[in-house]
Amino acid sequence: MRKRRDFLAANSGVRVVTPSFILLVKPEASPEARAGFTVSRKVGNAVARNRARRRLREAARLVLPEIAVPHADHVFIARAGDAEIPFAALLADMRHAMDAAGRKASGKAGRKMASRG
RNA sequence: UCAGAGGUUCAGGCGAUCGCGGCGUUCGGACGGUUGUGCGAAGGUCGAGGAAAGUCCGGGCUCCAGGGAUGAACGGUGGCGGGUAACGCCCGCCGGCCCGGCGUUUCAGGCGCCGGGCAAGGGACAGUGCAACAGAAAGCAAACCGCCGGACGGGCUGAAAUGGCUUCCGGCAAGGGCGAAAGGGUGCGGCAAGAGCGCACCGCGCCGCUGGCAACAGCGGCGGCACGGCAAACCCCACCGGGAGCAAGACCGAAUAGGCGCGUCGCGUGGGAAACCACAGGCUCAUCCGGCCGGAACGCGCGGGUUGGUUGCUAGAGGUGCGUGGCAACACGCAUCCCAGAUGAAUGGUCGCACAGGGGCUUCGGCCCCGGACAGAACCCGGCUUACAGAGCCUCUGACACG
RNA sequence: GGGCGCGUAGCUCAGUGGUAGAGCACUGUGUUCACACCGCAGGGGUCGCAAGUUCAAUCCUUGCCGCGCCCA
Repeated sequence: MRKRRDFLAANSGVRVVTPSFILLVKPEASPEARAGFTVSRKVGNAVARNRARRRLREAARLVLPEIAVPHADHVFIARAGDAEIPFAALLADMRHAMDAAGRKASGKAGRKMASRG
């Protein structure tokens, strides 16, 4: 994801909080599943922010192709400490978050259908 | 060998593998008449720093303004000379201060020589101003305790004295005291006591000569000591500065809306060549008054311009080596090398080996865990400042050991 | 990229070269059966940090640290 507009739009999607990051998923946002990363100054100095973003991106590269929500935008918001925590923990958090986001997204769609009916 | 000071270099190393960004090469298929364009793949190659940081200075580059010069205002700089594109940076020197050693001296201090270190170092006779508390007195000289002399006098004490105390008058600024600072310092002479009152040396000021590009230094003469401190108080003097910044600037430009022009179509009445005016007509719920409108549609073209894209965009006051000149900063010459160009922003994940470091256990063989300093390019360059684990090298000083 | 401002007691702020203050808050005490109000007394400060100028620095100068704001 490369447009500020898309990142702001993801705020209206489902939200999953883990110790290492916050995941926003906006379903039906684009033809293909996409990912973006937000790292604020609360994470640390420039080196810590770069490192946090790169590690999140690497983890997403390994995990998302298998279990991403189709046609959805995935925004990962880094939290303090992401530059130091073990990479395995990052992977575990991401798998867990993708699983929860998938269930929440389908549940939201289901409620929409129910209220419509 | 150890300790200290100063300077300088490096910035964890080697390898495997999966990924990322730039640039060539080859291949693939799509569009196209072609040059070619963008997409994908393979393989090649390059891919953060000494501070990339803070943004404290100086430039290049770009745009804007401006006829030149000078001045005003504002801001900055401040010994002298050199280096540099330039600087508030760097180098050298001068004067100052501090530390160490040696010499002189009875000691201290001072002075001389040698070595090392430190600093934002113009002007206090251009003017205005500031100095709490203490102190008699804080900038102009003055006199609290004091020192010295005098008193026909007065008082007290004493047997008395030319004695002592007190009081009064006068001289002095050595000693004490206050203070951050009290109007040259040391010594000798001198004097009632004292004092640059006189003398010697030192300091200070003025003049002259000599040396030096200069800051300044040395020597000689005169003065007889006043002209104290603060300008990182206002200020004065000299010198410097046009403004903005790559989000500068240039180019392309979808959809929608709006602007301008042209054409086609359309266009109640009267006046007028036209502009326009008046009246119909319409809108403002209706009426009166007032106000506004008094053509819409279609097509073509032009210019502006938002999201966005392209460019500026990385070969440069460039790095390395050698030589020459210079005390040095640095300059010149030759050879050689190409060393990031991202734009929601490329350097990451995993693993192995050896090397520093920290912690724990220990049967002293070793084992386990943690873990690589500060920190991430955003137009480029020269400095300054700040952060920083550890390692190497050079110079100097001191101690110990050996020869 | 460029510019401006602020850090003083627990909080909000004065002070601008000479031993640092106000209001609220806090503590003790008086008043009240008790509390509030009120009266009296009191404690509390690396003046963000460091270096410098000065006899003397919260104040002047420089460099850092933190926070806030404005413009492109």
